Amino acid sequence: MPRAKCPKCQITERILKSGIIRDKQRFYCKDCNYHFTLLHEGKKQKSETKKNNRPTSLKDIAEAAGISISTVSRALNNHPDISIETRNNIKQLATSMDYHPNMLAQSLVNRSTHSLGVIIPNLETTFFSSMLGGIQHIAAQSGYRVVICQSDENHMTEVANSQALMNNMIDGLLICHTLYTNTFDHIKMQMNRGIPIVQFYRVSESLDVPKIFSDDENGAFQITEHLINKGCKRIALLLGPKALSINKRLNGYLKALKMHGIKKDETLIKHVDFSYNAVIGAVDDWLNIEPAIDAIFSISDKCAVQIIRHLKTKKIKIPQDISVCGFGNEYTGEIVEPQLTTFDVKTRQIGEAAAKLLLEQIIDKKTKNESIMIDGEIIIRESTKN
Amino acid sequence: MPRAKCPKCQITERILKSGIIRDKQRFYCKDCNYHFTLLHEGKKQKSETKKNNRPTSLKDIAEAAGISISTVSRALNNHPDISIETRNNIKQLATSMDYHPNMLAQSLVNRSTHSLGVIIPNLETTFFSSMLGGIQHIAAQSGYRVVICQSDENHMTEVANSQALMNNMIDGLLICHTLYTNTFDHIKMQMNRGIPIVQFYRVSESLDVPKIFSDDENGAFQITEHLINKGCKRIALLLGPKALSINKRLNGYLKALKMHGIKKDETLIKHVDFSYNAVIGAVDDWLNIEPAIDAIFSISDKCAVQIIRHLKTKKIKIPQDISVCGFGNEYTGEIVEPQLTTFDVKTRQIGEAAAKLLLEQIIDKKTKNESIMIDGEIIIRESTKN
DNA sequence: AATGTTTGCACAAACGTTTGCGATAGATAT
DNA sequence: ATATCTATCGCAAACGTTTGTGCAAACATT
Repeated sequence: MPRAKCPKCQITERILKSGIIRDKQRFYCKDCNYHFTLLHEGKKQKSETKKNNRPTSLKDIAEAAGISISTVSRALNNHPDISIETRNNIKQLATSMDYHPNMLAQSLVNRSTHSLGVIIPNLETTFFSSMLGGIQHIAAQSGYRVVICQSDENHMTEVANSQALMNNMIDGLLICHTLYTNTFDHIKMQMNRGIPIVQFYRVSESLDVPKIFSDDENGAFQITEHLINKGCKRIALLLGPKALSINKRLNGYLKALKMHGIKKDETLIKHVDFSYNAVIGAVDDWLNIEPAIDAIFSISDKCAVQIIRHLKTKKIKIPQDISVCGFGNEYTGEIVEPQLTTFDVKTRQIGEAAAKLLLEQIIDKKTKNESIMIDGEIIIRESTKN
Repeated sequence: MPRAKCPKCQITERILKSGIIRDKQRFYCKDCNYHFTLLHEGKKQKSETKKNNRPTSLKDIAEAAGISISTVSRALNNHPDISIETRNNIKQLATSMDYHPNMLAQSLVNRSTHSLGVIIPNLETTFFSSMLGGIQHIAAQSGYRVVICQSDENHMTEVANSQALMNNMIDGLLICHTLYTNTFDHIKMQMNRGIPIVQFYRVSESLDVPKIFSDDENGAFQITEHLINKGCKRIALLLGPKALSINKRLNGYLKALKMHGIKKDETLIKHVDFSYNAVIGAVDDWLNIEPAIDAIFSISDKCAVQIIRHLKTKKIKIPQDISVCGFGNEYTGEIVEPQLTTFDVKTRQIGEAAAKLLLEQIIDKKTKNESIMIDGEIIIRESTKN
C-alpha cells in the first residue's frame, strides 16, 4: 500500500504503484494522471580509485603538502602573497613530484596560447621555408611557438586549416595564400573573432588586414628594364596561374616595355601551372616563334633553372642567344650555369616583418592596419647579356 | 559589551573587543590569547555584467534556446539521445550565432589535442624540410595538425622546445636531434609522461624510443666503394662535428677502405662545422697533401656543391683530377656542373615513416618499440669518374 | 491495474588552471 | 584596552567542454 504524496496535487490517496525504475519505486497519481518517483535521498559514492597515472596536477601537490591549490599555484608563480619559505618548499615538492603545468588549462583561463599559426602553401621549397625561418626567429624571440600548416597550394586545405587554427589554437594567424585562392570568405568569417591576422607575400586587397609584401611590380619592372638595357627586344614572360598578385608582375613587365617603346606581344606572355611539362612546353612554343625571342623572364627561379637546363640541351647559348631571368633568388640560381639573374624578394625579411607585425597586434591589442612593402633587389648574374 | 564566544575555550567571559576588520567586529579571548571574528553569514553578489564580447559558447546557445548545455553539446555531436528535431534547431542556431567549439576546452577534457609536435634542426634547407613535408602529409591524412619547432642546431633550444611541447600541447613528439646533442636527459625526463616519442634521422641508441633512420653506414660504404671501383685510392672524407650518427658514416668509409685493402690515412679525415670557410679550408689543406688526393667524399651535399665550385675556380677538373661525392641528394646536386654523385637518403620517406610510426602509437596506445631503417640509394652522376 | 521500455532531455562533476575576495593571526599603533 | 596594518593563505568562481546518471513522460506489455 503506497503512502507516497503526489508532487502535483499533494494528496496521498489514489496513488498506485507503477513499477520499479532504476531501482526505485515508481508511483502513479490517478487524479493527476501523473507518474513520479520519490525524490532522491542522496547517495554519492565518489570512487577514490582515480588518480591512476595522470601527470601530477596542482591538486596533487596541494594534497601532498596539505595546503590549498591556490597557494600552490601562487607559490609556483612567485606571487608575493606567499611566504618565501612555503614557496621554496612547494617548488621543491613540485619538482620532486615531476610537476609540469598543463598549458591547455592555462590557455583556457588566460585566453591565450602563446602560439602563432602559419598557413603556407609549401614547405619543401626554400622560397617559402626561408619565410618560415624568419617567422620562427621572431616568434621565438618573444617566446611564441609556431604552428605550421601546409596548404599544398590547395584552396580547400587552406580553408580547413584556417578554420582549425582559429578555434582557439593560436593567438594570431599568418597566412600566405594558395595560388588558386581567389575567394576570401573563409578569412572574412574569422576576422571578427578578435584574433589578429596578417597576410604575407601573397596578399589580397580584398581583405582588410595588414599585409607584408614585396614590390613585385617594381621587381618585374627592374628585371624587364635590365633585359631591355642589355638589348633584348623580344622578351617572353612566363607567369604562374592567373591570380591576383601575379598580375602585379605582369604590370611591371608591361610598364617597362611601354616606357622603352616596345610593343606588347600577346604570344610572348604565357600562364602555366608550375609543372615541368607546362614550363618546357611553353618554352618550346616560344622557340618556334618568328621573330625569335631573345629573352625569357620566368616568374619563378625554379622554372628559370629548368629553362636554362632545357635550353642547354638544345645547344642554345645563354645569354648570347637567349637571356634568362628568374624571380625570387633561390639558392639554385647561384649554382646553375650560367648563374641566374634574378630578383631577390628578401623572403626571410618578409617572414620576419610579418611575424613582427602580428606580434605587435597581439601584444598591444591594437588592430593597426599598416601594410609594409619589403624592398627587393635585382641580382645580376651571368644568364643575361652584359 | 561583547557577548561573543571564543572558538577555542567556548566561554563568553573575558572576551574583549579588538577593532573592526573588514567591516566586522573582531574579538580577543584573554584566556586563550586568541584573536577571532564571528564566522561569515554569507553574502554573494554575482555581477551579471559579463558576456562582453567573447566568442559564443555552448552556454550562450543553451541560454538562447532555453535548454541545457549538455543537450546543446550532444546535439552538435549528433548524439542519438537528442531528437532529430531539436538537433536540427540547435545546429541552425549554432551556425546563426557563429559558434565554433573551443578546442582548448575539448582537449582539456578529452586529454588529446590532435596535434603532433616536431622538433627539427633547420627549416630552411630542403633536406630537413622535405622530411617535414612527409610528416605533414601523413599527419594530415589522419586529421592531425603539426606543431613545428626549429632547434637551429642549438641544444638548449631543443631542450626548451621539447619541454614546452610536452606540456599537453601535443599527442606525440617527433624529434630530429641537433648536431651537438649528446645528452638526452631532456627526453628521458619526458618519457614517463605517457606521450609517445619517435626519433627520426638523427637518432641515438641511448634512448629507448622507436626510431626511423637511414642506413648511413651502408650509404657511406656504397659511396666509398663506388669511388674505389672507379680507381680512386686517396679518398678524403669531410665529416661534420663529432657526433653519434656521423660516426656511422665514418664506419662505412673505413669498412670500404679495409675491404679493398686501402690503408686508412688520418690526414684524409676531417671534422668541420658546416660553415663555408671551414669547408673550403679543409679542402685547401688536402690539396697540398702528398701523395695527392683523387676524391673528396663530403658528408653533406651542400658542402659538396661548395667544394665543386671551389675546385672549379682552381681549374681542377672534376672528376678527372678529383672525384666529388655528396650525401643526401639535395636538389642542388642535380643543378651543379658536373652533376653530383650522392646518396639519396629518402628524406621524405623518413618523415612519412616517422609520422606513421608515431600515429600508430598514439592511436593504438601501444608503445611498440620497433625501429625502422629506410633504405637509401646511390645516385651516380657526373662528379665521379666513369 | 500493474509493470517495463524507450525517448529526450537536464544536472552536475570532471579536466587543470588562475584570480578576486575573504579571512586570520601576529605585530604595531593609538 | 582598543584599533589598524600586514603577511599569508584558503574558498570558490570562472574558462568551455564532455559525459555519467537521473528522471519524466509516453508507449508497450502483461
